[in-house]
Amino acid sequence: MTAHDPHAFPPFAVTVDAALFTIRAGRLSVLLVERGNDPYRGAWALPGGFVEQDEDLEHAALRELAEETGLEAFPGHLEQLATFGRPGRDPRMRVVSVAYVGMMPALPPPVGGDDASAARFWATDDLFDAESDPAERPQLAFDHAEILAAAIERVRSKLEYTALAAAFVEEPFTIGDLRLVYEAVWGCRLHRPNFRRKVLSVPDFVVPLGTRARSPHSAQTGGRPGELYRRGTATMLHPAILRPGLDREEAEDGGLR
Amino acid sequence: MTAHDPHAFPPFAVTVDAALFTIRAGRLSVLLVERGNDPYRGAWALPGGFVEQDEDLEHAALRELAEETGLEAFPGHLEQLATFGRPGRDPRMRVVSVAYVGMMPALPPPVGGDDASAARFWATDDLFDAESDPAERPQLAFDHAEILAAAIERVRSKLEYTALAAAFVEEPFTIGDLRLVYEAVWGCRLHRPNFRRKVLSVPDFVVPLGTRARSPHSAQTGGRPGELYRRGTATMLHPAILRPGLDREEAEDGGLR
DNA sequence: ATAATAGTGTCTCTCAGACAGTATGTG
DNA sequence: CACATACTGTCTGAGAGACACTATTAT
Repeated sequence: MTAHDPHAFPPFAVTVDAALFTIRAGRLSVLLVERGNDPYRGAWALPGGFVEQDEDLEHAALRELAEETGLEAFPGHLEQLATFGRPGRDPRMRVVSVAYVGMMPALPPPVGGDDASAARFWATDDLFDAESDPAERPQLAFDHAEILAAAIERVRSKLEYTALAAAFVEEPFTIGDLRLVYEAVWGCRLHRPNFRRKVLSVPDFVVPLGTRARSPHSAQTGGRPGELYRRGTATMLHPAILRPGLDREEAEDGGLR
Repeated sequence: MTAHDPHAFPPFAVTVDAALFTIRAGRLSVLLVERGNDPYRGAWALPGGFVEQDEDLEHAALRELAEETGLEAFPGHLEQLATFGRPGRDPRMRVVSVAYVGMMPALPPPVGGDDASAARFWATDDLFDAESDPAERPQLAFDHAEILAAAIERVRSKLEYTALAAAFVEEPFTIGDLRLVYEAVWGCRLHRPNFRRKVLSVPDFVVPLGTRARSPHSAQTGGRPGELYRRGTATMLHPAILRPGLDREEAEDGGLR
């Protein structure tokens, strides 16, 4: 911050990119849009775009999400992830992108993008796991594979110590619904009785409604219906709900280095 | 990311700001520079400046730190914190600032800035706590009070679950030195025997040298000299070293919302 | 001697993880 | 009926926090 001249600074473009997650068919899924223009025409990218002159960064991310999902009010949680600005990450010019992470419940209308480009949710394990068919696996534009990997790790670690898992389910929900969120995000099975005890031991994580579920509430194939809950006011989980396995050496920061 | 024209994007300036922490006289301290120009002439700011055209963001932060500290090789840890881009945060123009957090040991040469502006470490509690003399408390430029608050919370939470406390001490160090770091950052006293047990229970957090301290090693006023250690290879602490008190409701994210 | 710090041993409480067993729905 | 899910009770082991005690230095 030394000398100043309104045109003496290097020309940068500032964009936002948002990784919007939801749980679809029991799998952690992320919203991607297919690019219609070069570079990376035909590749898939995180929804995003330029920040406008008098617009807050978070507002820009919400605006881009609204344009792609067709939802005017974003019904979930949004937080800043990190900023990616390596020279050359966009071949056209110097672009610094502020990445956001969003989480929302799977809603019935499966996303109608208002521009011509295709937008759809992709299961994250179809994007990265080696078992999926490489021909079916989409190419990711720019450095969005790196951003997405950081976003996934952020979501995974956030479930451990915050109440954000509840942002993935619609109210009312059962403890089983919540457990399916954890299992989808972490990619592992959780011990049912212990999970229930842990969730209920956190003060005001969920509040019971006193009624029981029924109707095909969560694609249940039978069994005793669960009690219904709504989100409580707790934001931080204490005690935390820790990922099993995972001897902690592998756990990196939420993409922040 | 829709239409593209090299000059059709709004003019943004991209800067980096770095909150560089160290422990001086048992207090968490941060490097600030006094501004010589308007706006905020005479106020104190985090060291920072414009990112150059072909420069990585982290490189820009390291460059600014080198210019202010006079150290050519930064002897600590640096990580991205968050990006602050609210319109109006700089009265001159639209500036998006990528903030970094750094930690390093207190080194003998107390920082010689190479430009004329004054640079010094400030104890963080002198900046924020109400007990300090308001006349002595410096004004912080721009939104740097907000950035600094997020940075402090980041450092505090990082000590819990990473081995970064060791970035604050010079090798070799004693368990007592390490405990003083935690006490300075968290602003509380820690139970000595339990702290020792916890540190040694983490595999490869510290490795013993087999020798004992002496000489006025850590301003010790007497007492049995401690065994000496150097940093181990562990980066994540497991089990974590948790802040006492703190019923978790108050613990926010590391400034990321 | 006192004071101050380093280090050891042990007890208790909480909580994670595992298991057995019961309750209540579906086909 | 079998089967699947929801829920309860209990045991074990790891670890946090607190305390008592010993060891080694400075003054």
